[in-house]
Parts: sequence; structure tokens; C-alpha cells
Amino acid sequence: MNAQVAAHPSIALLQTSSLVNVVHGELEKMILSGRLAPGEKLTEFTIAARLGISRGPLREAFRMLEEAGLVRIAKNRGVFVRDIAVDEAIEIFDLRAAMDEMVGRKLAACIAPAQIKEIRGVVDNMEKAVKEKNAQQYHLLNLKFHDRLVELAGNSKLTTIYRKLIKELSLFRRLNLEDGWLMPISASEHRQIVKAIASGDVDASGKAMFEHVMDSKARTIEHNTRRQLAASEAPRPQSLKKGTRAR
Amino acid sequence: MNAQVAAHPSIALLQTSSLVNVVHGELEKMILSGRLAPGEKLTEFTIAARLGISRGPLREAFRMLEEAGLVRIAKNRGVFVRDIAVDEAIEIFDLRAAMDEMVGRKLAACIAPAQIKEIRGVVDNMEKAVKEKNAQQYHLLNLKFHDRLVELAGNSKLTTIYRKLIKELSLFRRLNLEDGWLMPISASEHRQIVKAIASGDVDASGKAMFEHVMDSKARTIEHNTRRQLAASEAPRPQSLKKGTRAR
DNA sequence: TTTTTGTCGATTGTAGACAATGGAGAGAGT
DNA sequence: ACTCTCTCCATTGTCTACAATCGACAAAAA
Repeated sequence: MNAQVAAHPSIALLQTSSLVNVVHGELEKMILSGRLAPGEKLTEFTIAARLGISRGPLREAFRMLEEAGLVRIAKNRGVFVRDIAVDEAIEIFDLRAAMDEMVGRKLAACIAPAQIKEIRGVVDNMEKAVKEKNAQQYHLLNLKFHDRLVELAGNSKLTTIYRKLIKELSLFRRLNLEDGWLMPISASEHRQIVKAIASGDVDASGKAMFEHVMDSKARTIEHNTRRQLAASEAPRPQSLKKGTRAR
Repeated sequence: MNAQVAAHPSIALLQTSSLVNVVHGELEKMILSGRLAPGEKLTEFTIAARLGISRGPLREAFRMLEEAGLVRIAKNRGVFVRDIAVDEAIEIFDLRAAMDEMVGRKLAACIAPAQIKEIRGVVDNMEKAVKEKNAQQYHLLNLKFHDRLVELAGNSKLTTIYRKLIKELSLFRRLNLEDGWLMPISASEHRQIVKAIASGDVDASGKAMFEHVMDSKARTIEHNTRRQLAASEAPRPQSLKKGTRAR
């Protein structure tokens, strides 16, 4: 007979995860949470010491993060948390729009009633968050909403790439700061998306998804330029330290 | 004044490429060319010795290849060239279809006449290859055709991901063996795509691209199942060696 | 003062050594 | 003959050490 299929979780963890995997995940969390800020330099020795490991596995984890687009490795200079420029953010949004359109079409064609219900539940919670003006919670639910939709589309390759894009996009700083004004708009769009999917109208559903992402892009970019403008109008007289810059 | 902007190529190479980068590129070439076959085990010591390097940089290159989906790393067991199953190939084709549709729409909207001409030149060469029944040449031109179209769409993120997908797809073994019968069909579709792009009709262009990829997918899958069927009908009486399997 | 050049410290790139794990085969038991 | 267990070896995981490179600062020259 076979060995036990589902071992104790911690045992399974040790069987599959090496130091490299754990460190990779840990660094990813730190980067995505902003604890390691875009542009920040990641000195091997320092990080290795902090995590209590040697530089070897750490370097391997860095290579993975580089390939995933979360850090930038400059030869003989070090590793830096990547900083996503507006141009790149726009590109990612456009790409996402195409992928989400695909998701919308697929789901309209073949989603199960139970799954529609599940998604509706998420949207309900989002509207609750809007009423409570809880931007943090709304943000999380928003991520969950889209992630789940992609997942339900049933294309694992698509899911993988989509998630990578979302992670990269989160390095576009100003995204997280998005204030609450536009939450209601976004929320109503979500409700409309679910409706389109449930209706089974492939074109309408795909279009709803596409437009939602493009609107989201417009809002984000708008928000970003505003912020930049405000910053340039009221520049703090603080000293610009020389050196210590990423590039 | 700044230092020289364009240094001597070999110097620039040394400045940007470390051993890891070179090894990564070299292994990628070996994998994509089939010299390292899907499922094959890559023993660290052996490869390192063959390349004349130590295991450290090699392992970093492996991690990059893993993240790119070209190899699979099994803890305490080793590194294996990935083998793409039919299911995954289908997923990639579907994804490609969505991306290429996006490309088609974008290009129809804003492609320069000179670029249309360039693409037409590629298609001309493809038809020449068809007449000469040069499948190898046709295959290369086909790759170039699609790669260039994506590139012209002007979304570098899209280009990057597209190329990664193509690389992964090339690990779907039976793809390369594609015999010449259907070259004419594929070629005429390309001609049609260029026409649609040049016409400026966004919907038609996107649809032409989409359908082309889906047709290509159907042909590939069909070809694959045929091959498998033929193999199972006339099984070679050769000994099935036990062990030495990837999984 | 401004620019250039030399030196030093910190950090990265690479190699090699040791510990830990998994798989193959030998041997015992049924 | 078949199965199970034990041992050993090949290979991987991790760490430490050394070499190579870069950036900053200081001193010298204009």
C-alpha cells in the first residue's frame, strides 16, 4: 500500500520546503507588505544575519525574486526592491484587462450556481466595507474578488501569471494609498460584473471585466499624477541627502 | 562629464553578466534546443564540471529556470527538465490566444506602414519556405512572425510574458515534430492576419489573431493524440527499464 | 576652489568542505 | 520466488572562506 497521502502539515512542509523556499516566501511577504520598500537595498550579509542563515540560500531566493520581477539584481552592486514606474503599471493594467476579459467570458459560459453565490458573498462584504469606510478591508476583498474569479476560470497557467502581475503591480507604491472616495464606484462595478457573469452573456461579461480594469487603471493613474502634483507644489524643505540612491 | 555611454561590447558584457547569467542563458539554450530533453535529470556536479564552474552559481541559475517554468526542482532529489503535459499546453494556447487577440487589436489601431511592410516580408518568406517544403525554416519564421507582432504592440510586459510562454510551450515535445502537411493552411492564416491588421479593423484583426492561435492549438493537439495513438498501436517490444524515471 | 587620482573598507562573486537526505542493492526472513 | 529491512553511496542542502569589484573618502595637482 501507499504511504500516508496527507501527512502532518509541518512534516509535509519540511519535505517540500528547503531554506530557499521559506526565505523566498518570507522576503516576498516583506516586500509585498511594504516592510521592504521599493528602491531599498537588500544587503546579503545583513539579511542573512537577520534571518539566521548563510548567504547561499539567500542568493538563490534573490534569483527567484528577480525572475518574478520583485527585485532587481545589479552585478557587483547588490539587490534592490523593484520600483514600478507609471509606464510599467499602465502596461500591467492593459495586460490584466485582456486577461480579465478572458476570465469574464469563460465564467459567463460555464460557472456553477454555487460559485456565483460565493462571489456574490464577497461583493456583499465589499459593500459592507464601503459603508463602514474601511478602505483596508475593501482592498483585501477586492484582491480576493478578482483572484477568485481568475481561479474559477480554471486555467492554472493564467492564474499563476495573473497573481505574479498583481504582486508586481503592488510595488507601484501609490496603489495602496488609494483613498476611499472611489470605493463606491468600484463596488458598483463589481456588482455589475457578477450580474453579467450570472446572465451568461459572454460578450457582456467579458466587456464588464475589461472595462472595470481599464477604469481601475484610469483611477489609479489619475490618483498618482494628482499625488505627484501635490508633492511638487508643496515641496518639503528637507535636505536631499546625496548618495544612498538606488541607481 | 559622464563616462562613455557605449563601452566596448565585451567590456559591457563583463559588467552586466555574471557567471549566473551566462550559465542561465546557456542552460536555457540547451533546454529549448532539446539537447537537454524534457524529464532529463540535471545533476549539479555533472553539469558544473561540464561547464567548468562550481555548484553555487549553477544552483542560482537553476532557481531562475525554475521560476521561468523550464525546470522542476524536487527537494533532495534534484533538478529535472520540465515536461509539459497536454492539459498545460492547452492552457497556454488559450492564454496566448487572449494575448494575441490583444496584440491584433492594438496593431490594427496603430501600426506604421513601414512595419506592415516588414511583417509582410516575413510572411513572404514563410510562403517561400512552404513552397520549398522547408519545415524547419517555416517553424523559425513562424516564431519570428508572432514574436515581432507582439513586440510591435509596444507593451514590454506583454512581450516578456509572451516569450516566456512560448519557451514553456516548446517543452511540449510533439510541437517541434509537426510535419509539413498543414503549413499551407497556417501560412494562409498569416496572410489573412496581416491583411486584417493593415485594414485597421480592430475587431477583425483581433479575431483573426485569436482564431489563428486556437486553430494552431487544435492542430497541435490533434497531431499529438494521433502520435500517441500510433505509438500505442505499434508498441515497440523494447524492454521497459524500471527506475530511472523522472517522477 | 575644482578636478583628478590613489587607497581603503565594505560587499558581492565564486569555490570548496562538510552534513543530511534519498535511492539502489544486498541480505534475511517468510 | 517474494517481501521487508538494513546498509552504503551518490547527490543535494548548507555553511565558511577567499578572491574580485565597487564606492567613498582623502590627498594631490591644476
